[in-house]
Amino acid sequence: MEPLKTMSVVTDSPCPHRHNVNCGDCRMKALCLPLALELDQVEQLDRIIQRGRPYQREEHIYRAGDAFHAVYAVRSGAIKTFAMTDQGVEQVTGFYLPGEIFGMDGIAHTHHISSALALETSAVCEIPFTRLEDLSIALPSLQRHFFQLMSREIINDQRLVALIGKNSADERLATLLMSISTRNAKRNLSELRFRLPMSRADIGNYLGLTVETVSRVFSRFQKQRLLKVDKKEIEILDLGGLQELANV
Amino acid sequence: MEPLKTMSVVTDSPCPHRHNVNCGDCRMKALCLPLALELDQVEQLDRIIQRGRPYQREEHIYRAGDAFHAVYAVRSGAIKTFAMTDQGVEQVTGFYLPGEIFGMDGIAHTHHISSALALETSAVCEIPFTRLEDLSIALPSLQRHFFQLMSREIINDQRLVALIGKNSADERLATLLMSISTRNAKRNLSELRFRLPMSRADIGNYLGLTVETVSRVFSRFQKQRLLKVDKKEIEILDLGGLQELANV
DNA sequence: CGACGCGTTGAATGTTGTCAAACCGAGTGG
DNA sequence: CCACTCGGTTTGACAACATTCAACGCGTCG
Repeated sequence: MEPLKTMSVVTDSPCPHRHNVNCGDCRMKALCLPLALELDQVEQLDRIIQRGRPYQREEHIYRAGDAFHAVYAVRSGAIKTFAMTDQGVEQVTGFYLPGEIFGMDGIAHTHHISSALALETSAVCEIPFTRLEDLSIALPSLQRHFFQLMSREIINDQRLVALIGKNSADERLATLLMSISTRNAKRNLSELRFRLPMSRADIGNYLGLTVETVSRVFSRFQKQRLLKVDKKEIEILDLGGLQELANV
Repeated sequence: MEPLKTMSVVTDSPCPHRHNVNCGDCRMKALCLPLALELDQVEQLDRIIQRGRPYQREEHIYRAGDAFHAVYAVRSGAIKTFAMTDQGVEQVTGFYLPGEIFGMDGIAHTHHISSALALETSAVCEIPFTRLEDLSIALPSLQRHFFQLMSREIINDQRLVALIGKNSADERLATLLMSISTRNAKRNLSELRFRLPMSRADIGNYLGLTVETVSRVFSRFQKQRLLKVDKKEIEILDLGGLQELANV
């Protein structure tokens, strides 16, 4: 009876984007901010978090120039963040999957210097930053965890610099695919079959390549039987081969 | 008499690398961690900071694999941070000048994943991280300031990604030179004449270019009368021209 | 149906990397 | 004092990978 009840709770979950989920129930709690917290502390965190209706594809979470007042956690869907260089060229700075935090680059200023938009229908938790700061003083483990999250963001960016600065187009794309694959695995999704939420242009922009090159590399990977590609649907046929190309 | 005394205090400063300087007297206090703090708070910060003898050229401040226990502030000299990719290739992740904080990528883990070494004789303030965390709880403005510092590091890395991913060798080097120039200006040093503390190889590594390309671009800039280059001594002849090439 | 966005493919071009050689200054030792 | 080496830098010739420009295919939506 008990297991049945649990089952039903899991299976009749009506929609992955529903907004009446608190941190304690969220399927991403093991990856996200609550990770470092005790049960009662999660409740305190939960009280400051704001959850609105889901964002539709192409909808902005924030835009460069908006006043900064929160960081965000992805609950479902996928988010891309990007900045404009002074010459008006877009630079994609990241892709964020459920359980991941974005918007930390806004902390340094009073206004956002980059933008964030939903690549598909996405639910997002808004974490008002001044309240997070206050709570971090009450909960040292939250402070520590947030320092670590920001540090991890720095490490990720540095790895991206190395990837773009030192690796070929093949290696760059293989690394991105491996990244998405392993991040999917952590979310109990298939690491071998998934749908890319972003366009070829976004991928190229992120990796410092042109759309044409991205397209060619996908074709090459297919010829080499590393992948099966159908538009945005990806099937990894040779995980080892891809891993060998990627910078782990 | 009063001005004379002040003069003498400034001029007989025996050595820029001396280690018996507290934050309140440090010439970098307006750029560094104390920036956000009141006078008595600076004293509290000062008490947790450790200052050893200066590091010599090529000496490591920490190595990848060392236990992480502190972040660092440059007091004098210049520091380069770098990581090894799994293939054993060095990746330079940053150059740090007086008043700047480095080592924040270590916060995410118990051990450093990158290394830091002195490019020239350098004095460094060591800030034990657990004590900084404790103090951040007592001094909310310190917590805020440190969050902002980390955010700024993220922004810098993202800008580097954009630079390497989207710009030519000329633009990359021009941007680095402009960065050093403006950072020098903030330290009341000449923005038009300075000595690069790092080798051509370091520059190339950092910018995702080969040594040969870096060298060629320096030559090209000289032919175009943008720079006068004598080994590591740089004189900017056409600041506007350089700025135009750089991504501001 | 035609227009449009997105992705793919081809051919030509070019910037940067690779390989090789030479230079230069500093330091060393005969 | 000079010859020597050594690391860092510069320069040249060539090749390669990615970009650019162009065309085309495909699906969607008006």
